[in-house]
Amino acid sequence: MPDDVWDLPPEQQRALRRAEDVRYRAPMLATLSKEHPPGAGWVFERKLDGVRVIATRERGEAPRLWSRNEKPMDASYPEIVEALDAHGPSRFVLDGEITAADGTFSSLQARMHLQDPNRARRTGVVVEAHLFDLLVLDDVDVTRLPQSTRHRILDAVVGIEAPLFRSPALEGDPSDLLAEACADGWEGLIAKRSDAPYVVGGRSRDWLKLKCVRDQEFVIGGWTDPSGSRRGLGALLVGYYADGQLRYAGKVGTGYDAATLVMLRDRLDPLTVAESPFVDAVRERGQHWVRPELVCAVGFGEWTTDGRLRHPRYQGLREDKDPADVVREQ
DNA sequence: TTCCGACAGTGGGGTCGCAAT
DNA sequence: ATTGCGACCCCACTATCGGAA
Repeated sequence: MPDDVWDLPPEQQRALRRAEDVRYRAPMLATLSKEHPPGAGWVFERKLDGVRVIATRERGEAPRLWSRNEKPMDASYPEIVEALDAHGPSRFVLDGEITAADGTFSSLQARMHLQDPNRARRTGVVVEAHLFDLLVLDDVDVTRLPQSTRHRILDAVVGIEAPLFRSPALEGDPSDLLAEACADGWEGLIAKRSDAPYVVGGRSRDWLKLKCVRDQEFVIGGWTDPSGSRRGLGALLVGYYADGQLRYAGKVGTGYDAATLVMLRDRLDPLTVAESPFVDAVRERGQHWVRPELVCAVGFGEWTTDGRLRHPRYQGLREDKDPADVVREQ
């Protein structure tokens, strides 16, 4: 380890605390933001599409990996444990994101639940750990240091080589960076205030999530029953036309206020039919079918490999749009 | 007084594991 | 053997309440 890691200005020296242990710590969370932050004093990183990881290591022990909700993940990612064992400091708490090497969440899903390390390796899904923060190093709790200093120390003390990576800081105008990110198919950006401390378990405005959004119109072909305290309907069953056939794109169950749920149900009831309008086999709990005459706008993150919408939310009816014109957009 | 942040509740896709059928 | 369901991972969003501003 470089000698000058702890060569800090006096006010930062005073921010250091003794780290009593290296137990799991709830990760700091980002706040979703519509507006872009000012460029000065902020750094930007790619928003990675994987699983959050808190990596810990007590002196003389093997590194451990923890999920966002304090579940052990060591068995699912033995390559990451080995890499941290070989290239990490003797005692640490690190924050990062585990992704599939191809960057897609669907690849990672093939092994993220596996409890047996050998089986996880045999999936053939190559995984990476992208480290982006440092909470504890040796006997020192560094969470109260400014982020820029934590990043500098992280770079100095962790040997970065595959499968370990550092998310590079991106420079430039936030709007331009985000436009570029979305054009490249990224999920979005995370903006971090350079002088912010690490707030354990906190959702802070010091970290902002800037997401790339997709939206398009879909044809409503049915709905599901509501549950619990909800009234009207649970979710809309939506689709689009391809070669003259209505293809199923999934369920849209959020984005409605209470009045909209009731309004939609009133609009849908007169359209009720017995048979599904979709060419695909659709079996959802509490399903009901309607003539495909209504069109709604849906925001979503991306298409899954199975042709379903990921993270869909309702954005309103589109009265002016002819259902026959609704196709899967590029 | 007004606004914001945290939380509970409802909903999504996908996968695994287990119990009921 | 198949099916249903809950528990995980990733989430979006609304409604509510209490404390900060």
